[in-house]
Amino acid sequence: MLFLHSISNLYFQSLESNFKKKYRMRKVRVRFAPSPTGALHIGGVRTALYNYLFAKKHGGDMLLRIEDTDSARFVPGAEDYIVEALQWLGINIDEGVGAASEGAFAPYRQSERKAIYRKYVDQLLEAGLAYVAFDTPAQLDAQRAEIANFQYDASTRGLMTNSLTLSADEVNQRIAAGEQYVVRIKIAPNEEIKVQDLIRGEVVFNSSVIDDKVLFKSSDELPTYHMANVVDDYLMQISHVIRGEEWLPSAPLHVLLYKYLGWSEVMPEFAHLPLLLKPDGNGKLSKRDGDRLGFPVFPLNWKDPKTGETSSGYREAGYFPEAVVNFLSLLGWNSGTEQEIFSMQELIDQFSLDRVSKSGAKFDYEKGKWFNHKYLQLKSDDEIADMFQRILIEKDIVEDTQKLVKIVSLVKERANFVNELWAQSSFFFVAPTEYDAKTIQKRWKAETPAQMTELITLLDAIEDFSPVATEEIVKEWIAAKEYNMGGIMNAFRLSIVGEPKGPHMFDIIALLGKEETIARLKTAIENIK
RNA sequence: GGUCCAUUCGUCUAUCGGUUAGGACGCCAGGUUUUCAUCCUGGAAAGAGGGGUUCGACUCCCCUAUGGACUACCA
Repeated sequence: MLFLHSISNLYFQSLESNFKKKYRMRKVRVRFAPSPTGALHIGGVRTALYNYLFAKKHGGDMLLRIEDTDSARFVPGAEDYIVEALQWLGINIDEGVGAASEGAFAPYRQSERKAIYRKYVDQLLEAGLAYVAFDTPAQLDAQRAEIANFQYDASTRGLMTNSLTLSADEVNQRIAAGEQYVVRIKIAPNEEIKVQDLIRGEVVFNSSVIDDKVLFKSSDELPTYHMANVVDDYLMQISHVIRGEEWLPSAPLHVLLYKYLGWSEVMPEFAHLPLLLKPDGNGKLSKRDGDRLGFPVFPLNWKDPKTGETSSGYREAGYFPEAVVNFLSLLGWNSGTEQEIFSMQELIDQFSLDRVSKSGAKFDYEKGKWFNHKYLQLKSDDEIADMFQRILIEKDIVEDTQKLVKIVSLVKERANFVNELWAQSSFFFVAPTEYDAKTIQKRWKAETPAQMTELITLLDAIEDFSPVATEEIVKEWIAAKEYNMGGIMNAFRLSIVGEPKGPHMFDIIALLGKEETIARLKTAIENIK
């Protein structure tokens, strides 16, 4: 506790110059605000992770808010998917959708906050900082076609159909008649807008390059993202907005909105995260890249309710959530040490926005596999045996738990995933039905059957079938007969396993037992050649 | 096209003016092993280009190049 306290003090001190005294003690409150338009992309997962790490590092709150202001793009099931994915990854929500108790600022779905926004839209309208526009999509398209680089702004709004060009009466009439309209922000041209970014420093924009963005649409009585986002962040007392770099171009609009709404003093701090890029070439990582290169880009499997299309997820691909978190945490952030393996708590302790890199990170799937391998080795044999058990049940294989734990201990280091364990250990459960042709050619000589027959007699006489005992006896026999060690052992392995792979031979036969070992040797002698 | 952001090994990155430019993944070689894998050891591998500033630039500034994001009544 004391430790945490001193950390957060340190953090606040570093920003002291940017804060007024009262402002300095503001509690850290961050939000992850996805739109429920489908499965949560892995880049979004990383954004959620960084928000979470930052919040927990500073003893703050992590909120989940659903930005469903686009009724047309709503996809059923997406919200549940997001909640389930975060839960699986261990990204705990303190407040909002999916939290144990929703929280003081409910509701947390923007569609349910409809009534709230209108007030602020009106405030802007009354202050002359926004206006009503009636231009239809077709008219806008026509303008875009006619005027190169058309932008709805100070230079063009006088040409359009809006409350700036129409009389107040006519505007009221049109609205009363049920004509659809939007409310646009009225941006004053040629002003400098400075965005302070915690990762990139100060970024300056000229207001002339920002268009009069739609803030509100009468069609569904809902604000657009920009408006809803700013209003909600304000009302929910968000202290830091940590989001993807794709939002950087609209950050000045948000800064302006805080200003127009009179909230500059409590505007959150911004941090725009670098993008997750596709592994080959450039560009944002997309679902298509996953399909094309054969790796998941979603945390969980997802079936699109509209298209019926399914996408694979990390969970179902056999990843441990800890491995995914660890892997993702290092795509755009590093601790400054040479540590690679981090528990969630270690990430929380060490995370810092000023160690987030500025440039995009290409998604390296191979490294992801390595992380899972590491975590697999870190798990206890009992735990893995339990997971492996489920795979065996599907194959109708029943195995003694003690024996299974032993098998796991022998093969787990050779696997990246629990689901690879079967390929590494199937011979423990099922006798080989065929034998690797290359190995036969190389290791199964004319004299081999006779030697294997001798081996059967030898093993049959052994009382103690432990690895130590069998190894000693078999090696003595090989030495006494002056057989070639490699020749015997490889033929032995071929007979028992069917392939030139697997752990120590004597460990294998100890688990198989004398009877099964001898049976397999007999089968091999009969069938090979 | 416009605006903004970015640029160190193939990839993720360290370096916050002075280092033999470090680590990890992957790759290659060697070792361990009765096999395969693991593991261990070693190796190849980087400051986009050009100007400045400075005693000294990967590091600071400018230009160029390249890449990316954004540019909807989507988020």
